[in-house]
Formats: sequence, structure tokens, C-alpha cells
Amino acid sequence: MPPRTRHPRRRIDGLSPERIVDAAVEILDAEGEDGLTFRRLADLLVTGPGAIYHHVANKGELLVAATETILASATTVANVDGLREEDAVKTVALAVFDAIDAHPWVGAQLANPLQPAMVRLFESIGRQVRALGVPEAALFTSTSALTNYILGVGGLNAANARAAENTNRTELLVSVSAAWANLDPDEYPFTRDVAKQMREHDDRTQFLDGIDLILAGIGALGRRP
Amino acid sequence: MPPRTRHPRRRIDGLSPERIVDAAVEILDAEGEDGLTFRRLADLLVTGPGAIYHHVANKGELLVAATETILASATTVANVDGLREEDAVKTVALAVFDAIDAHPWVGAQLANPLQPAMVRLFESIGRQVRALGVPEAALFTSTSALTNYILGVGGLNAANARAAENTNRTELLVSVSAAWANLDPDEYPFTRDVAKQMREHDDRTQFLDGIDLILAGIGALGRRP
DNA sequence: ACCTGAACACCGTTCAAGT
DNA sequence: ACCTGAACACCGTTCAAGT
Repeated sequence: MPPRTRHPRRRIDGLSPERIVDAAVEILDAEGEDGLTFRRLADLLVTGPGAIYHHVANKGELLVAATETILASATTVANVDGLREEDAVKTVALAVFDAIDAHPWVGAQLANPLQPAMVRLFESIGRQVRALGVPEAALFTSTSALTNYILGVGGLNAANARAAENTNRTELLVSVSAAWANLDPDEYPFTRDVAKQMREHDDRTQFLDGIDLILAGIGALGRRP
Repeated sequence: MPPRTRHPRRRIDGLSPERIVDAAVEILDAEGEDGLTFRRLADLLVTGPGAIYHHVANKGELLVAATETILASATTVANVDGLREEDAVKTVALAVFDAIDAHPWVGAQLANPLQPAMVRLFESIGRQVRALGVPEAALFTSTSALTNYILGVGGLNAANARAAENTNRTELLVSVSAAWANLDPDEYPFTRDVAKQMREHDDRTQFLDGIDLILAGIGALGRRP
């Protein structure tokens, strides 16, 4: 009998952009950014590396398409009505955070200005910010502040996942916290003091607290126009 | 007579980590992240690629060291006394922003958790945040929010520089603004409306306004503990 | 039209051989 | 001890040759 593989029914018919992107996401999730190569992808799709170029222009486009499949739902979720604007912002932000948490390589893609997901995120947040009654002149700044914060957290998460490829996340937090606690007390008094909070904090709560902080700032601006 | 080169006096004596890192910064500034290879670096230093490994462990360490030379002064500048805490935060943030503006490849390095410059930035900002009288429980969140925002802006600047390798910055802003203005009015009403602000905004002012927003949020938290 | 896989022009890194 | 540069084990991408 034929050996059972993890992908018994691949290639019953031809390649397609969708099939290629799905395989890319599978590799990215399992092996990280460095694991995605056209040779590895061709192996998984039971073909040669050249075949992929008939459906995808290059690696950059493949990464954009892969990011799209992960963030498509997250960046449009705020259209749910009946929420306070602040809660709608938090809902989108958290959806993006959770998507990056489950697929850390997405975090590194957010900085790509060709990434449609970033425009959708900007749009989703911007609408809520406008609905909050923020003055016209402060709309761009307010939306940018929220978007840049989300991008920054995403970038860090992606980098942390890269650094902790073989350990798990809490182990990494413990080791970073330990490193901070051992810093020179004269040069790094603040970071040392805060090392414990770093170890004990919940990433998700912490992320939301940051969003709240920026929303509070936006509220303060709105009140003195 | 011998031909004049751009580096007539290189290699009068041996290699050193400093010389290697300086050459790396020179290449990074002139040709961007992709331009830095060990072969290119060896050419500039009039040696072979293997020689570099006697002074630098690998490419990652080289990038960390290169980032250090650019951010060393920026991340410690806040020790200037006599400033309001808010102004001290803005001074450090702006120093980092200007460093990234002058050396866009630095922006992509900020997410690296092994980057000592990030710890120094966190420390510098954290001290000022503590001096602002922020409650102990909110110190980590407040400092993280500011740091993540700076990291996010840095990541975007790095990506924009990569995307605009052959055009200049204002040209890029114009083309992004045009792309935004042409988005589907039903799907992207907010982004379309804001496209003009995107084109006309001053990056530096915009960045500082975002810092002000987060500082306002921190102030609001402090007032209701 | 779609696929194949060898080939091209690169990488980062190693290491025997030189001085 | 330091340097050299060929060699190794890869990349992304192209393209003649096949179906």
C-alpha cells in the first residue's frame, strides 16, 4: 500500500495562486520566515521551483498574499455595529494582535507599505476615531498613533518569535526579565525595577492597556480643540 | 601615477571591529540593507570575506554593532537636566527619529530584542515617565506605549526607504497620497479624506504630535489613579 | 498553457593554506 | 595571530525543453 503522507491529496489537479499561498502559510507557521523558500514550497506542492512563478510574481508578492489570508477578517471586524467607538477600536486592534500572536511572521509584514491589510487597518481605526468626534485636524495624527503602536507591537512580537524559535514564549519572557534584573543598577535603575512587571505581565492585556492610553490621549485632545 | 580612489588610505594597518563596523555603516547608508554583504564589505576593506570573521561573529552582530554607533548618543541624550519631563521624552524620541531618518536601515533593527539601543531607549523614557509621577502600576504600560510607538514609526520609515530606494521621500509621499485618494470611496472613505493630510504633513511634526498624544494619555491615567 | 528542473548569479559562513 | 580566497551549502529567479 502507498505510504501515508501529511498531504495525501495534493496535486490531484494543477497549481493555483490559492494553493500556493496556503502552502506558504503552512510553511511560515511551522518554520517561520526563514523556512519559506521556493524549493521548500515546491517540495510541499510536489513540483519544481519554477512552476510557482507561473502563479506568483515573486517572493514579496507571496508574502503579501499570505498576510492577506491571515489579516483579511481581522482588519474588517470593526464594522460590527452597536459598539462604543473605543470598544470597536479595541476589537480591531485585538483581532490584529491575536492574528500576529498565532502567526508571528505577519508582524514583520505590517511595515510593508504595499500591504493592503495596513490600509484596511488604518481605515477601520480611522472611521472609529472620526466617530469619536476628534477634530478634523487631529484625525490623521490620532489614527497614525494607534496604527503605529499596533505596528510596533507586531514588529516586536515577530522579532521575539524569531529569537525564541526553539523555546516557548513564557521561557523567553523569563530570560529577558532575568537579563533586565541583572542590568547595572546605576545605568538601568528603571528597567531593573520594572523587570518583574515584564515577567508577570500578560501580553494581551498589556497591549490593550496601551490602546487605552492612546485613546485617553485622543480624548484629551478632543476636549480642548 | 596611481588612480585616486574614494578610500586611498584604507588598510595602512590591520582590520579591527571598529574599522569593519564603520565600513558597514558606510555601505548601509549608501546602498541600504540589501547592499551590505560580506563580499561587498571585504572589497571596501581590501580583503577577503573570511577575514571579517576574525573580528565579528556574524552578520547579526555586525548589524547590532552598526546600530549602536548610530543610536549611542541618541538614546542617552535625555540625561540633559533642567527640562520638563515631557520635553525630555520628546528630546530622546526626536533624537531617535532623526537618527532613523538619516540612516533608515536602523529602523528595521529596533525590533531586535538583542539590540542594546532599545534597552537604553526604554530606560531613558522610563525614567522620565516615572518622574512625571505616573503610578507604579502604570509605569510599564506607559513606557511600553511610547517605546512601541517609536518602534512602529521606525519600522515604517525603514520600509518606506526600502520601497523608495530610487525616488526621494516627498515623491513617495505624493504617490502614496495619490493612491489613497484613488481608493474606492465606499470601502475607504476615511483614508481618501485624509489623503491630503498625508501628502502635506511633515513627518517630524507628525511624529512629535503622536508622542504628545500618548503623553496626554499618560497624564490622564495619572489624574485618576 | 502549464510545468519541469537545470542553470545563473548571487548569499553567509567555513576552513585549509599561507604569512 | 591574522589574513586569504576557494569551497560549501544554500538562496531567488530565469528559461530552454518538455507535455
